[in-house]
Amino acid sequence: MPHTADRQSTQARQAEIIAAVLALSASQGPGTITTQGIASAIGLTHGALFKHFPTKAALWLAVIDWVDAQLMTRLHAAANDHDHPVAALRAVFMAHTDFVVAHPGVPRFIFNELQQPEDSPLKHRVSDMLVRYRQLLQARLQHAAALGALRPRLDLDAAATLFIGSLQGLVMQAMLRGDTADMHHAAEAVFAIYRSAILVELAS
Amino acid sequence: MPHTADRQSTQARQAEIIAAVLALSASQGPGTITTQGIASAIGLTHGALFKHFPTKAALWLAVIDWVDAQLMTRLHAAANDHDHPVAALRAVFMAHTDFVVAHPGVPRFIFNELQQPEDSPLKHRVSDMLVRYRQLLQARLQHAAALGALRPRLDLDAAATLFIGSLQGLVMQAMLRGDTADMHHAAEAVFAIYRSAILVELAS
DNA sequence: TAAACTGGTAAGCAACTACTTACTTACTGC
DNA sequence: GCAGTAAGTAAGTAGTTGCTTACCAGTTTA
Repeated sequence: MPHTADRQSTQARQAEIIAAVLALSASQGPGTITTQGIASAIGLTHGALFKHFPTKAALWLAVIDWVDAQLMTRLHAAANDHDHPVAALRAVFMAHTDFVVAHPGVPRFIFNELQQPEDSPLKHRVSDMLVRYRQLLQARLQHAAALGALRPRLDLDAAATLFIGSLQGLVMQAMLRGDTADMHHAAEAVFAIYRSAILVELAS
Repeated sequence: MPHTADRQSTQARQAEIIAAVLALSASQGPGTITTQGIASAIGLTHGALFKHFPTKAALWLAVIDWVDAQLMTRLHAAANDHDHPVAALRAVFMAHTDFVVAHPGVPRFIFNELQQPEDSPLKHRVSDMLVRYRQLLQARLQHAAALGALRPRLDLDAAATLFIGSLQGLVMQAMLRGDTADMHHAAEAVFAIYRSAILVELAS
């Protein structure tokens, strides 16, 4: 009796497959994930995968699209939750951190694509997402500058780079230690420093 | 007539091979580098590689050792060039930037190893290097704090994370754009912000 | 001068990977 | 209730990868 997995709609399977890829990214590194590995992680035959994605590249693209939609939605929601732009930046910082804690495979997957020097469609997608991320930040930074909340001659471009870079530093530290447990706490400490880097000096 | 490559000492070949790996890292991503690719990049037979390194893993380890020795030497030299700890931090920041500009394959290679979630000896080596990097930074930060140059309740641990993270952010941006041309300039802008994040506020 | 060593070649091997093919089984609409 | 389709299996295939083996030619050394 050849035990067949319970039939599922392509839509449901695609979601399941994407989730499996991100789970595997967290536990074994995205570069070494094989279609075989994905299939057996879900309890499916290797061949069955290709009923739902034509190629591995198409699957990889779907993963990026999922991350893009999920992350950007949360970041925008966090930003729009606050009227004051600096409060919005803090909310974005923490929302990003919490997303990484919830999905530890995501940064590994994204870094992996960014590393590819060839101008693959995958890398272009990721790069596109980062452009929109910067736009989100720039809008709040410009708003804050208009309010007079920022240092007079602050380089807003460099400030955006530092924002994203400090998140990367936190993520890398978490990857090194192997757990994301304390990340929320560390993120608050790092953002506090970032905040004092961009804010206009207050009379104490 | 089977054209044989000119004989070279193992030591010379090892250096050549390591350089080739880093060059390939810059142009094609470390995860996709094959022993075949390395061999033909030097103009050597595939089999000849294994006269100089027993396994690919041993070669990878040698690359990390090379990076470790080169980078840490430069960073310490830069730091020891300045008496004032904040000047030393700036010198380290720029020395690191210049090293990445000179060897664009290095950050790709290092990131690739950090991504591996398994506790491989490779990852352990990299993680060890980063511990020593943090020690270098912490020493200067503590010195600066003792001089009263830093903000009163600055979290030195978070400050070190932000230092390394901002470098990573710069590197990532350069990787996205595909060239490291403007990196030195961007690094100066980012460090200026970092500096104002940690320095005690001056009466203007 | 012969023996040992060293760095090179060329060919092959076992394992693995993405993907295909031929076939089976369950669900759905008419 | 049955035809068509969608989701599954099992086996294969072609290409690649890390590494080995057998052999060869200079150089060093005893």
